[in-house]
Amino acid sequence: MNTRVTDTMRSMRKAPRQRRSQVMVDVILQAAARVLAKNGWSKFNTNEVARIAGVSIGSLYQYFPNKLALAEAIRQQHLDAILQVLAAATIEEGELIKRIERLVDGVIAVHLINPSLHRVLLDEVPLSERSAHEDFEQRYAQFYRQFVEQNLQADAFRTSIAAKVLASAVEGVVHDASRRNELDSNELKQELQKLIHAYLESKQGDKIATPE
Amino acid sequence: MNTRVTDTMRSMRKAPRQRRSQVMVDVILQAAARVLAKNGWSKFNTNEVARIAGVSIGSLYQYFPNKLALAEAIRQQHLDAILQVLAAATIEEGELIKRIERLVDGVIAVHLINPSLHRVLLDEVPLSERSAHEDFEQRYAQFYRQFVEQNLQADAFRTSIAAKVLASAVEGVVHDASRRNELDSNELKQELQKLIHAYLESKQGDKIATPE
Amino acid sequence: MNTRVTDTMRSMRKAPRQRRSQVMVDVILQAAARVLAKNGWSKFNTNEVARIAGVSIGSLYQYFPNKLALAEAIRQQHLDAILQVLAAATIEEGELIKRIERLVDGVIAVHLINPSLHRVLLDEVPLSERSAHEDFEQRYAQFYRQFVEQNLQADAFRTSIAAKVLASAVEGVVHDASRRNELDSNELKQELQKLIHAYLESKQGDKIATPE
Amino acid sequence: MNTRVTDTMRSMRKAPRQRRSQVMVDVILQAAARVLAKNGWSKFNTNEVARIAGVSIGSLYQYFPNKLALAEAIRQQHLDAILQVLAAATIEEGELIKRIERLVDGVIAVHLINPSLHRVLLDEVPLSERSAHEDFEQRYAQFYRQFVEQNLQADAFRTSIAAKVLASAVEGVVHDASRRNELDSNELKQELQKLIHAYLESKQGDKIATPE
DNA sequence: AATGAATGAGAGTTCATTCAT
DNA sequence: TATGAATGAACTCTCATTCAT
Repeated sequence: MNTRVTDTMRSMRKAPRQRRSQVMVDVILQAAARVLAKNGWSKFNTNEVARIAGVSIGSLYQYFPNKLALAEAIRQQHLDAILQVLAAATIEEGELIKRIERLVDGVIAVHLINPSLHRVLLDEVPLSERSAHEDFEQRYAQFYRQFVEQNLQADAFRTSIAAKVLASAVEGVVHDASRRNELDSNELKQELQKLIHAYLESKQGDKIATPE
Repeated sequence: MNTRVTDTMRSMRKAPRQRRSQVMVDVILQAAARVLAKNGWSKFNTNEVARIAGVSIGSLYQYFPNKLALAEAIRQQHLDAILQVLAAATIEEGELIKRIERLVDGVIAVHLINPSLHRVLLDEVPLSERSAHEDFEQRYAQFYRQFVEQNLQADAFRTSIAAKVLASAVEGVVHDASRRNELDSNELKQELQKLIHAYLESKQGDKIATPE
Repeated sequence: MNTRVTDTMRSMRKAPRQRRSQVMVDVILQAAARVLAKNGWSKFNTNEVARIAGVSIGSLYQYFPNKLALAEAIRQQHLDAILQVLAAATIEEGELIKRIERLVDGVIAVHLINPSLHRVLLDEVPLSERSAHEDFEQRYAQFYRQFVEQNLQADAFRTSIAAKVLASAVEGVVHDASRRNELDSNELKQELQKLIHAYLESKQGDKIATPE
Repeated sequence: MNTRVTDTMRSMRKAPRQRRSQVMVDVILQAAARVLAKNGWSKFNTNEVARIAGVSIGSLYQYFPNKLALAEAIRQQHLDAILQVLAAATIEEGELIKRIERLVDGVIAVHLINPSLHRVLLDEVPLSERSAHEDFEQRYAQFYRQFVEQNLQADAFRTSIAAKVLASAVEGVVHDASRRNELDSNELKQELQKLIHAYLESKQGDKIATPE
């Protein structure tokens, strides 16, 4: 999509004008993603990327000013893919229980995109200044805030905290499951849904009397 | 404690016999922890460690056969510190609500030990073969399993899943809060307690009729 | 010759495509041979080689994966040069006395190629697996066997032993003379010829009655 | 013997006065010889020597000013051992054929003393200034000169050249056989004897008319 | 005298980046 | 524009030697 292309370009040296160039950039990014997922950030090396992409190292540097910019572009692509999946999961109708199912499915789907790359990008690759990451964080937080708002009437502050807690709890569960290769476990999915449900239900009670 | 000293030595080249040597090892490990927390694994370099420790590079290699062994020793120290905090938090009396408070306090305390080091050690430093890490993972899991068992009568399988979900949810919330430097937020703490409480209460209902 | 180029490449990282690269490889090998002859294997160091070659250390490693590969390439060059000299000396006509002269001249010529390098290569540089050295040894042995066969009718076993004895005796004399810088002594040359001649003549007698 | 002790001391820092010290020096030298034979000169390292000798590195440096001195002392010991074997082989009675047998046996015995150490000492270990090696060379040459003189009446010059040729030829054959682990081959021994015999016999003819 | 912890120069090797072609 | 040879700073690790104890 238009936005995404723009985002990817943020870290790039110059815009690839011609179709041929666009193809080259794609090839490089694919190779880079593979290498990054395989080696981790500390063994991520531009010469290998160029070799695997079947492109000269010079060409790589024609489009990416340095190693970090390359990783940033990959991150951008990955975050875009995530947002797209989330957008698909944002459907507002139905009962709470249905919506939760939807949420969990969406988040799990997100973590199935490219798990090893995901881990590396989130944990290892340093964030450069004015990274587009904050932008993503906001949208991601927005996704959860919106979900909480739909199911809970509370003041903005409490909502935002609840959204954060919910978001990070879900992330934690899914991350760990992904690490253990248990993302496809049905039992785990059910428990996660129960966790969310119980939390939101309990908060419904808060509205009457907020015990602190 | 005795065990801890032994654990740290697992990755070392030789045991520091004299007091002077023990001091040196400590100095090196402190410096290494600082560098690791500051630079991350990919820029963790032995010369800088030696320089900051005010020690020759040769001395460093006298005690640690290689870079990774150094990181392993730090990890060991850190994990030991965590287990100690957890042990202190494992008190079995009182109401559920009190126990939860205790749990949350404990986990938060753990993540206040050295947050940036924590992140690097857990996510970046590669695990060497037969790392003591598995050992730690087991104890940590045990901690949560024990907690769930105390508050919930269920079959072993469900218990173990619930323990995992709970553990990773709590970890997720605390980790994220740590990243955002919000570990001292009282509201967040309360919400986390509510999350746990709601989950366990909801599971109490499961015992009568397990709807799946 | 074509073969030689190929042989030199056996230990190399990649084939030098462009003329510029070929020149660089040559420069590196020349420098390396000088350093090796000067320092011996134990003080043969890649940084000095690069410096003397007037080339960056990186370039050196672009063509040779490690220090040993560099030495192997030099060895290969040297052995090739030896085989070429030997080939020129392998002329089958003439009387025994003439052939012996030819042989001695050839072997001496071989040892004049680069005596100090010769010593280092033969004695100090470790042989890597599947070294081309065995190949050379065989050809060299073949050279002597062929010489013995031409001048002596005996069974294959005796011939092979005689060839070995002859080869190592000649090598010994020439080596020592080389060490003492006496390779140009005419008297020595004559004595060596006498030694060979006497040995072969005596063996002619063996054919009638082999006294053991 | 007295001389030998003195020789070993040439490279040493100070004379070991007490018996205890003498033992220590011996232990160190034994360990050093083992390490040198095992590793070769380029991986000969003083710390390993001290460890294997069960002696502190400091003590080692108390008696040997540096690594090379250590090797020199070993060389000295080895050369002394060689001279002793040669002395035993120097028996002047009997026929030529008997004397040759004696010579060959002696030289082979010499090369059975410690073949790998022999190779390393002769080829790899650099000679320090004013090494005792020249001394040994002279005695060794003397051994052969004496042998030639006994069996051949010729002028001193010819004798010395013949001695050199003979010495290096025999050395060459034995060395090579040692390398191939064929020092115990009877056939080889016979051929070597034939070689020597033929050479000396042919030279007997020279006395009447030296054709050049 | 003996110890062995400590030193640090220096070796091999990698890889981000440049620039002549 | 594309190439890839060339660069060299930087990194890990070794080992001869010293010196406080």
